[in-house]
Amino acid sequence: MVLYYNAIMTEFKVQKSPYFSLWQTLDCGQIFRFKKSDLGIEIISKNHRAIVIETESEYIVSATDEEYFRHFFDFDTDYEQIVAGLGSDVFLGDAVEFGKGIRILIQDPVEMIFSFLISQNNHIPRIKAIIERLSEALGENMGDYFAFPTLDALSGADRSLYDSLGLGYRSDYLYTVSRQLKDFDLEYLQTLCTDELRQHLLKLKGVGRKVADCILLFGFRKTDVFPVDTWIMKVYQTEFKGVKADVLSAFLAQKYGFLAGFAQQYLFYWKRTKNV
DNA sequence: AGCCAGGAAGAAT
DNA sequence: ATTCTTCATGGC
Repeated sequence: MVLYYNAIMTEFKVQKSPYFSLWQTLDCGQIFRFKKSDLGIEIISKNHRAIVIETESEYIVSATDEEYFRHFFDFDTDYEQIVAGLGSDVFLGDAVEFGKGIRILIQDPVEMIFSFLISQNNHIPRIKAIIERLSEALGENMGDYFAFPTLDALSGADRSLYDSLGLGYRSDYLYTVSRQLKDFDLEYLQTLCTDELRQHLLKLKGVGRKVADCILLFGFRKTDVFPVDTWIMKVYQTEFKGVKADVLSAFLAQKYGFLAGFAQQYLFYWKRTKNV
């Protein structure tokens, strides 16, 4: 018999502010492993889990790894300054004000690569379900939850495992990338600039401009990218009629510089929430 | 029944 | 180098 123990959780509190809304942060498309439960809001990242309880004035965070989640929530970045920097933009205006509680989380590169491979041409609820199945199949059993699989576990699984997850044609992408990544030096990749790193990511099967930019932004903290997906295309379809997604992405990244990733999140959240 | 989804690969031009 | 077609799955 195998005995599991529940990981020890330490607790810390975070004051609410106009520049940190947990729900906006979770619901703007950058993370898939979160859910409401009777315990609170459960968030799983890599092999860690946090349970957040919201009160009137603060968030109470119970985490398996306090340092990990303090970093994860990006408390060192001044979002008031980011909001101020983008709020004067005529086009973004309302979206920034609407979503100014959004933060861009610090997440794991490998988890982002596989998560956004799964995301392509897929529905968000299905993406979340598939990631859970992948974690249950290959991730470490942490007692109350399953860690996201390590690269070793991912590259050790055979094709039939991936075929059993309901990935459709993406099964080959995940299987192939799990092998390709064994030749990637993540430490080295961390040192590259955005354009150089994107060139490496584009070698991965199933990774095109949009998925690469999501990996760059959410996994490598490259905020000078502007992922253009179907929602962003809808936003700009009148202003840039006929312009292709990759061209629009390059233009918007150039326009907003290191605020591009934030601008994209405000717009995505605004469009997907209000759908105007 | 047909359309669509946080797109990208491979073929055709 | 650019456009067109196809891709597996499941919810609606």
